[in-house]
Amino acid sequence: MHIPSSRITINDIARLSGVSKKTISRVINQSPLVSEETRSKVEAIIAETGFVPNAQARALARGRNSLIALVHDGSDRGILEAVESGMLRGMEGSEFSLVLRPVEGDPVARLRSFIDQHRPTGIVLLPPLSESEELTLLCDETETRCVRLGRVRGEHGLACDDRTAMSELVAWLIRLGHTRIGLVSGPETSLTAQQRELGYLDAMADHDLDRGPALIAAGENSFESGMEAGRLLLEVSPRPTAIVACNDEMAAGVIQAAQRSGLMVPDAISVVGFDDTPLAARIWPALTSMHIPWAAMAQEAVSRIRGQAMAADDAPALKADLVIRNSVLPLENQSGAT
Amino acid sequence: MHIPSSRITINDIARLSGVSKKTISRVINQSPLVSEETRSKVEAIIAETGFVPNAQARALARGRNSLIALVHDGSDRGILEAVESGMLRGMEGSEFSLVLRPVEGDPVARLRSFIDQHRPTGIVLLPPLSESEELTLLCDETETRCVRLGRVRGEHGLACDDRTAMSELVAWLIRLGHTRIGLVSGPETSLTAQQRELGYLDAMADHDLDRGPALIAAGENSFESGMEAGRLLLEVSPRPTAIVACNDEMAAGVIQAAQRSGLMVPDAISVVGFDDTPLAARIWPALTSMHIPWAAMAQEAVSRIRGQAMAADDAPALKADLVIRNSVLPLENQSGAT
DNA sequence: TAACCCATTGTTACCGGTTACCAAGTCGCT
DNA sequence: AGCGACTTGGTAACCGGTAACAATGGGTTA
Repeated sequence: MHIPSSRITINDIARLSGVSKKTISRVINQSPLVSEETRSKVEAIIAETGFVPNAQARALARGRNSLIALVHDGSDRGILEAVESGMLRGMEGSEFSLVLRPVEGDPVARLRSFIDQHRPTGIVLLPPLSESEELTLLCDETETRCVRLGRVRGEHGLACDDRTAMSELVAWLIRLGHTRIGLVSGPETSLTAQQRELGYLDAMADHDLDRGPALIAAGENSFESGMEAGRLLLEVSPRPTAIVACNDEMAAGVIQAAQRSGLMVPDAISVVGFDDTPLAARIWPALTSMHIPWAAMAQEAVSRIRGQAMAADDAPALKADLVIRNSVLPLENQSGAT
Repeated sequence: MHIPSSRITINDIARLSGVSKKTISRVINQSPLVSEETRSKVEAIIAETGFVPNAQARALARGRNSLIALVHDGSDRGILEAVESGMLRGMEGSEFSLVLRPVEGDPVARLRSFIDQHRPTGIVLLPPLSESEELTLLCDETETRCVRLGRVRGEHGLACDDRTAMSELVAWLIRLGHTRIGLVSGPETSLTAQQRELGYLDAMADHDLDRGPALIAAGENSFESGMEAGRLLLEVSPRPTAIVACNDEMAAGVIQAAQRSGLMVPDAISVVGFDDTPLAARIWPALTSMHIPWAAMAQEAVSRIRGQAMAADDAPALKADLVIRNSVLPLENQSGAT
């Protein structure tokens, strides 16, 4: 049994202000077809009663819910925090709410049933999901706005140039004198990770440095895989003097592996990360990392979904940026010792 | 203009299977009032067409949405990840979805309008919000199920005994020979933090140790405040040989402060955290911390909201547990050196 | 054989908004 | 005065489910 719950509805407002439902609807939807007088009268009553339109009824009538979903596959926890808070900032003061939707397993099927069930206004896809054309198609089909974060540019995409950013990061290490630079790569299935790896290769090639497979260890974007890859790279001989990881989680793993085996960072070996997640500043030594503006991108993504795309050039805030902390030393200041 | 979107509805299923809407409704709601034969026929058709009931229509009719909200004030980012994933695990395979709802500023007003707008089935409150009676009252009023995480036991509450856990943690340090033990406390407004502080005082009193104010530095649960408090504690003389922080974020801050000032952890000073968040394992040295089963509590919270409360004793998984890593050394193994 | 009961299933009125369509009032213009 | 154009507001159908209540049909009992 369902108690009428006596909450205020649009009908109550209509009755109280002596106009029709439709007019109230016009007022709350900012339609211009209402006289100034009527509008202010209705608005006063709404404020007085604390009326809030029922999102369900609205969603049912419009065929769209005031929800924006963050869809990811759980493979890169690191950037989640930044994306969440960016999206939240983008929806502040609006009618929208953020739904978290991990889709492990079969992303297409799970996303489809989610969309059918909730009819969100839009979704934000994180890599590596943002690389799937299938998911974008699904959104088109269901008329769900969709923004793909990372690597994919263009109509639905919002990304930094990972490849260039990584190559700049490595070039910076090279300028500090490093020549044997190891890489902890990301999962093969992730185009984002591939771009980063390419950026590394670009820089190494530009400077004619050894970029043989021995210097590249495969990671899976997780801390544990970073530790494992770190262990491997520390054993190659001659040992790299610097290691770059394709994300911060793995960089933290590399640091852990190094310190455990008695190699101090950065005195014995330099380590850099990528993304500049909150973790980077919290570990010791604080991690030098390439800042990717995930929060800003997420906020912009929400704006797009809300239909308030920024001016044509959305570039300014969306540039990668090197953040120098304490995990790197110029080669000459490093002791070669164990 | 709204295109009919041609999605499958309960009416289509009714037509296809030759029974009434109501019967379909009964089937998807697992009502026992349907013959086995009808049920399986309908289920076959549902599976075949990929029909998913529209959550909005449902929510409108029932007066309740299939949403569970995580409500917090953003003051303790650390436990958020664990709570999120616990809640998500609790809703896996169900019709429920997770909404993130930070309520800074005026929690009561913001939560009220959120509830009026979305009518979630339930909400999970994180400390320090879970300590507010007002919010619980609001949920009662609006018939929204509510679980308060941390510190509050009883009907709506789900918590570990923070005080005892902290006192055990400190007692453990004392057994390792430490006698000058500093505390980084949490915000004064948080009862959870207060309980932890009391636990510290209990243990110190039990062993007749100095628990003067000089050994207690106030933090705000953030990494930065932990660093600041750490700096203060490292300057008191004689210097504490161990520092316990009221959460992991602050413990990481203490470690950072110590290492920056040249005090190696744990060789020169031991540091312990509280909560055992993902951060604890990622920093160097890996942080010894009191595990608080936030994920398990969050999962149980969702179960309660879904109306499947566990057996009377929900205790087993909900015990705090010391996780020993690398940030503590017995006093005798520490060098007193700078 | 009629009366009755139980298990199933259907009828119909909502839930609280949006929207297509229509009606009425105001105004300026010829 | 007559007319259309424009503004403003009302009516009623609909979005896709749920639920109170009625109804149907077969077997069992008197």
